[in-house]
Amino acid sequence: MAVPLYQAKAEFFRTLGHPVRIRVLELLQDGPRPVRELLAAIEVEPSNLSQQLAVLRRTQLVTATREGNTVVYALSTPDVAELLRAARRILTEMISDQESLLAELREPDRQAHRA
Amino acid sequence: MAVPLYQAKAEFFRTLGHPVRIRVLELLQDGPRPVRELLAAIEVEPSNLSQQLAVLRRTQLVTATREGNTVVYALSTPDVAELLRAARRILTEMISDQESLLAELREPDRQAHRA
DNA sequence: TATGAATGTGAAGAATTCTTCAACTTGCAA
DNA sequence: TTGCAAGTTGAAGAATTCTTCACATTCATA
Repeated sequence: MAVPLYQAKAEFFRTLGHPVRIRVLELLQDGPRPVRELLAAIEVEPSNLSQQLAVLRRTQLVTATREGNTVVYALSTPDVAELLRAARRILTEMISDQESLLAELREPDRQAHRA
Repeated sequence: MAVPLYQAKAEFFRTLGHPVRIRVLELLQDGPRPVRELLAAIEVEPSNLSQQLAVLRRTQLVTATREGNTVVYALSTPDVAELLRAARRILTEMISDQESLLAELREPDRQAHRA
């Protein structure tokens, strides 16, 4: 409640800041998935995955529904998928920027193309 | 180089996952700022701010330029600002969703409005 | 109802990240 | 030069987060 917005934001990003959690969210972008499938795709111990899923549940990024013997996870809102797409786009750009910078440093003045 | 993309992403988000760093990035959204101003706005010890700025520099999110006696920081690409805007939008939505859910739980069945 | 498969949980040590302190640079100006 | 203001840095203890282990739940079915 009294949590300042910038702190809420920081917490939100920290939640995204774990490889397993990122992969889970990305898998869920294509629709709900049972734990079993996540487990098959992610290569991590079951209890570890459970811990990470618990984090995602606590922060409301995903929802879990029991269906008989299995538990199905889903993104709690499509906004999450949107943010991930934005992040991917930006990361890709940043990385390719770095790469072309590197390339330029390696072979300097080869058909220079600056702004 | 051999770092899997999902790990790069996780690192990226972790970098954003700190209140001081978030505030710095938000202040820089409106243009370059000398450390002095950041310090005035953020309320944190100089050495702590420096540490966080160092993190942002290492991950290439910002650039620093010395101008005589002061050091001026800037976002290294407008993409960062874009991501922050996306995040703000999403967070705001998620929070308001939670709030209306809460409201509904508090006064149930008062003019129900579901999909 | 006894079993087993699918998941989840609390706890503890390992690993990371934060904060703070003291000391160090850089540039300017007395 | 000397001194001071503006920032930065390395190091270390504090705090947080991860991973893993042992054990618990929940369902379905034999």
